[in-house]
Amino acid sequence: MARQPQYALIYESVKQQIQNGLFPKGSLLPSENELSAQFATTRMTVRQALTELVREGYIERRHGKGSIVTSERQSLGLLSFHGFSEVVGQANHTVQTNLLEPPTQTNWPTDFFYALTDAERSARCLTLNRLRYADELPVMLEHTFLPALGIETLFEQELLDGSLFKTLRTRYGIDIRNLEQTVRAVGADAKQADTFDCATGTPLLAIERRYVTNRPDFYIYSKLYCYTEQFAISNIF
Amino acid sequence: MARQPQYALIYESVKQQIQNGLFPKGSLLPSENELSAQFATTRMTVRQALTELVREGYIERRHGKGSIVTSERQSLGLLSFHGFSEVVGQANHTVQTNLLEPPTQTNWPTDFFYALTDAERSARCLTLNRLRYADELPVMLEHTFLPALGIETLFEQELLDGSLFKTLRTRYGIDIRNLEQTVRAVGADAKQADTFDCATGTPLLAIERRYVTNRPDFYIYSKLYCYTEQFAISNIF
DNA sequence: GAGTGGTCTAGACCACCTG
DNA sequence: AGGTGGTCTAGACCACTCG
Repeated sequence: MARQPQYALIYESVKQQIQNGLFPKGSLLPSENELSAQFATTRMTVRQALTELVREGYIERRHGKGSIVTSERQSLGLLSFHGFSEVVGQANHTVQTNLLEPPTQTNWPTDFFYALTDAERSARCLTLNRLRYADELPVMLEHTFLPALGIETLFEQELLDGSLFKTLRTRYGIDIRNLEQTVRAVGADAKQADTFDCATGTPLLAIERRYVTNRPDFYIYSKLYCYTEQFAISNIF
Repeated sequence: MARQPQYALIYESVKQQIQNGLFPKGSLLPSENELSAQFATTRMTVRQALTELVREGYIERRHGKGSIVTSERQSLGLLSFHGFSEVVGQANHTVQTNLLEPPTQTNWPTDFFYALTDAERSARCLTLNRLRYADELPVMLEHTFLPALGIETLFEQELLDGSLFKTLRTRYGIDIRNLEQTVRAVGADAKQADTFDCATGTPLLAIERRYVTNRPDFYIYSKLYCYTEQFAISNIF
């Protein structure tokens, strides 16, 4: 289900090669013409993939020169992050995600952060509460909400590779197309302070997201709290 | 200087029409074929402009249907924002920017947040300290740093429309291509608390940015502090 | 001068949505 | 069935960089 377009394959392929160190930071990618030949396609298609890599901060393009690898960022969910120690260097961090509780089907919170459509409101709400770690330190609390519309069986099997988005794409053909988000700074409440092992009132990054998918009127909602004392969030996407 | 490519003109034109209410929220944009005809160009060029509008959160595209206007966002520098009251509605806010002090030429701060190249470090540093208001409330403190490389006369005249980026484009042909940023939550220090009229330690959004320009090795740096009690930041770009 | 990315053209076929 | 956006082709000319 959900055949991937060619530019997405090129994007994934080049991204992998960057992350695996085949194209280290500072090096040049093959030229657009070379990539077109390699993937047996045209420059426009290759450019679609490269444009996405620029947007995500992996490469920088130089007119007349080439595409320069600028970072081998790591991803934390759909966020990338880095430690403060490595403003220059590129340490490798371990990333881990734990489920705080089994995924459940509940009703929508009454004071939900986004205005829902009637269809969404009348459906049940699948929720996923996860805690993400960087270098064994808890850094991100993620509450995800999905309307139980056409994905009722989502939690009957394990998530593929622990990834919600990969599961949605593979099993239901749902692709993430875009996201809208709102960002604020808030003080940690007692429970969050306990989770991150910090004082109550410690500043946290609070992000509310709505993911737009290829399925009309099907959105995914997420509320994130990030503890940014040790790790900052990069290029929010 | 710095002729604008056609897709940028289309982007600006459509954006203006959205912001002026010609295409209200929820309405459909003219189809890609119509826009191609209007601007006497091809669909690919129109799509380049529309893709940017999607990325900035103005429109959403629906396969087989059209491009739907999703918001008429307002901009706060290069950020957009909205108040909490209007999760649904689209109030219009007044936006204003004040210079905190005359622009100056100084040395780079010793503990600068980004690793500078030798060329940058050896140049003087142009700084701009601004405070932005939404509905008369101070919401964003912005410290901008530019290497005095080829733009030594930048501050000898007033900024065009008070906009740094517009001035750079018009007078020096410098265009912003991309940006890298790091986001954290911090507690307000005494001076910031005074600026925003809040308690010391109030959570603030702290953003460090590096703008990539069309001029090789010429970057612009910015450090932002956002008071998000009343206004949140949307779709950070 | 050769190669690169930036922009643009004029088509094509497809999947999707609506009447 | 006709229109829409999604993807892709096979070129083109330009401005830029580098040797």
